[in-house]
Amino acid sequence: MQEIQIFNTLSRKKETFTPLNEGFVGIYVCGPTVYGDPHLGHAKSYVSFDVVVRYFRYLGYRVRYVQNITDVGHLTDDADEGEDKMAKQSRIERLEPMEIAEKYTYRYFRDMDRLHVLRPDISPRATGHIPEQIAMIKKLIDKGHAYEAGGNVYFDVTSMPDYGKLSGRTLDEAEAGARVGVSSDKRNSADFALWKRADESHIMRWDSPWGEGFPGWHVECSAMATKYLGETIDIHGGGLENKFPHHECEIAQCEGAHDAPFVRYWMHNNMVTLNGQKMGKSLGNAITLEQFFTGSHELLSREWSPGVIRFFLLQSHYRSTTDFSEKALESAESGYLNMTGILDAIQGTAGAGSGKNDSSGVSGTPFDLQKLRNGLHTCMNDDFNTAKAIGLLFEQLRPLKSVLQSGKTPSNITELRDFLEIFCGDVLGIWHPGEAGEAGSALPIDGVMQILLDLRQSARQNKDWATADRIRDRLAELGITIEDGPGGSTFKLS
RNA sequence: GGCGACAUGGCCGAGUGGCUAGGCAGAGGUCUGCAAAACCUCGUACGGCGGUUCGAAUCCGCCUGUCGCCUCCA
Repeated sequence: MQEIQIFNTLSRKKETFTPLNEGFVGIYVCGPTVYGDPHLGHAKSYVSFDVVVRYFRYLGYRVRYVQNITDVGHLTDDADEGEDKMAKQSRIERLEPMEIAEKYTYRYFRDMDRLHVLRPDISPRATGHIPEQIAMIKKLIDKGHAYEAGGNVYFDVTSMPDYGKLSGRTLDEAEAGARVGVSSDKRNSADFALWKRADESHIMRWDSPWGEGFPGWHVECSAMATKYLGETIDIHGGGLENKFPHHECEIAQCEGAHDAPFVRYWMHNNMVTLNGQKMGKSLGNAITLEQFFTGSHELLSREWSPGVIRFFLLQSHYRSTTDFSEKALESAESGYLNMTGILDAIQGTAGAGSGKNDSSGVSGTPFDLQKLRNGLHTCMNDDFNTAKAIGLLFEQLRPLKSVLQSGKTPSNITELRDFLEIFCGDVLGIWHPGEAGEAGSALPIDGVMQILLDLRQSARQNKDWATADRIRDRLAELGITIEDGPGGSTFKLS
């Protein structure tokens, strides 16, 4: 088994990963609040953890990947003020709150599917786990970590001596830095809500020992992570901006309730920025994935495919910020097409059958697959360095292009193809051979094109350039590009 | 103000003290009826000032700048 180094945000250093249970990895990642379309920032987070999960599976671990869907209306502003986000959106769209949740859950999965993000094993909904959350709150009250005040329940942060260990904050600082005055119900300004009393206007409400209300934001993750992964889990992931207060509060709740360490390895992905500013829903500068895929945003000059977006994100490390610009996307696209071009060429050569090209001369020189494989493992084992891995793929695979073009075939091309199918397909998720052809499979386009290419070839042999160029130009008008190469002509759909 | 990151060649972006990251763009070349595409070759960069060291982009200190969190947020 490979030794994986993970940067643990709790200890702020890389640590060797050892699972709680041999051969098994339990991972929890904070999922979206479903009141709007997912944007590029969501993609960075979920693509990053997608690769983490895929790599663990590749190494032979059994992984249980849990990612919540937050469908409870949390407040838009301060913990005690502002409007319920779900209710607000439902008013805007004139839909039931649960219609909003269903709609955006559906759209979230649709966009993640397009990005080839594998679905979590469990996607628990917060509203489906109200009893679990109430049970946890009760336990915290019983153990003296929480108190009820006027239908609200708050976590008493002074009951946890190490509160703040993840974010590096102390209670003194939290109190001194508190911007909002102490809420009348709270004993301490740093205390956070576990349960909120619902006033008359609040639509999403549940019965509880403390009256009708709704759960606090942080407790859903604690309750659901515990239910599906146990009191101590291997990995907890999420966006950096959730380190405080969300993850800090999760730790307090779980460790307060269970007296056991909550998370062994905390992983936080960095932000996507736009002109140096964080891309975020509340900042109003987020470009949704749908907008990328359709090109319908004022900052976008055209559409960008999911494959390009994924490749673009994986070209930087998950702990680095990814600065978005169309120029950066454009170079990612060129690189992506270049990479898939190499992979397709390998696939094409290997798929053509080992015997076919033998007469033209198999070089016989095998590709150094071991070197590539080991190199990629080294990259990935070092805190999932996908950027370095992609660099290595370019470096090692590029010389193969000229070899293949010269008609030679490394003796182990089939093994190489098989490995790349697994590594670039199953692990990185950036190559899906065969997928592109599905759309036009109803028509025998390849056969029709071959007829045209043959006709054009005869024209060229007769030096009838007018006819040859006419075929090429007319096809170009239809979005079909003809490219003449030494081994004949090929076509591409644009 | 507190806590925490980051500053790399035209752009994006890795980087474990000494050995070319990589990609994009650009330049030259090969091929080609033309075009396009392919392929080959080419860039010695690490915010500033000190320090440690035989040697620092990489370690330490200071400075400058940018960003994140401290309120919902991937």
